[in-house]
Amino acid sequence: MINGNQKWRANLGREMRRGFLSVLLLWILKKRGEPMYGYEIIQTIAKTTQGQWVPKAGTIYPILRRLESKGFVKSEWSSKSAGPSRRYYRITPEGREAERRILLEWKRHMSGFRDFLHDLLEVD
Amino acid sequence: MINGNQKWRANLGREMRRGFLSVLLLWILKKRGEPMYGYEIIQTIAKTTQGQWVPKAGTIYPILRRLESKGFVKSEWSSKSAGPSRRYYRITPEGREAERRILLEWKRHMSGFRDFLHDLLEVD
DNA sequence: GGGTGTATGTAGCCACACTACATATTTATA
DNA sequence: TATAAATATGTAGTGTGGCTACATACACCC
Repeated sequence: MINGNQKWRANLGREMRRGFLSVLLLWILKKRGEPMYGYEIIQTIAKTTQGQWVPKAGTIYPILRRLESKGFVKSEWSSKSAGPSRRYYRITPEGREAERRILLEWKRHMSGFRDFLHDLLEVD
Repeated sequence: MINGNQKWRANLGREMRRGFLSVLLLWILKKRGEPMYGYEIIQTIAKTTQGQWVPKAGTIYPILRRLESKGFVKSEWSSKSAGPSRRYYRITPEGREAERRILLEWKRHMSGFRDFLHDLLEVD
């Protein structure tokens, strides 16, 4: 039972990141303003959360592919720099529009649960 | 393609609510302080969001069952009131603890993305 | 040659929000 | 007294996406 709870907790944490992560990637690309490659995004999240959250490669790359298949990002190979070649992703106008709409929808749905959202924001 | 985007957008909205909804139910039960039944929870969410979000029965009841199977809520039938009998759910100490830990984990993972979270909070 | 860091990728699993439908009871209305 | 509407709960099946586990390849250092 204790084991079960821990398993569920871990899963719930995962579930809470679902959807959020895709939108967060769009948001990160939008904010950065210039193309980023997958590994760079992983490092960015790791650094931003001070190592609290280090997404796995197997999590990030599929998301980027999905975003691209929807036309929300576009990628380009680049081997200018040293090391393995990188695939740079940049957000498209459709991606910006999608991100905006998704956040709006989420806000609409969550409007009224300000206390709950505050619990999610407040520093411990 | 346009159709595809709209479909995806709808799904992403759904995905963003994933996990959140389960935790939100725990939060609602915690805040209310007394047992609530499924239909009441649906109405509460509808009212709180001013009709912007009216969860379907098929969404809420399975969640409550899952929460109960994990020991986070406990239910009791009651036919005291008029109308069809109701199943009242109340949060357990394990449920409170789980909710607390999940929110903490989420905050840890999201720490550093304050700007993003602010975008999620700000009034339009 | 072996180890580490950089960089990308895929097959398969699992959980959960949602659709679509079914059922039963009570109350209001014609 | 039918019958429609509101109340109340439920379940089978679908789609999706985060994640695990693994594989590949290049550059550099020892």
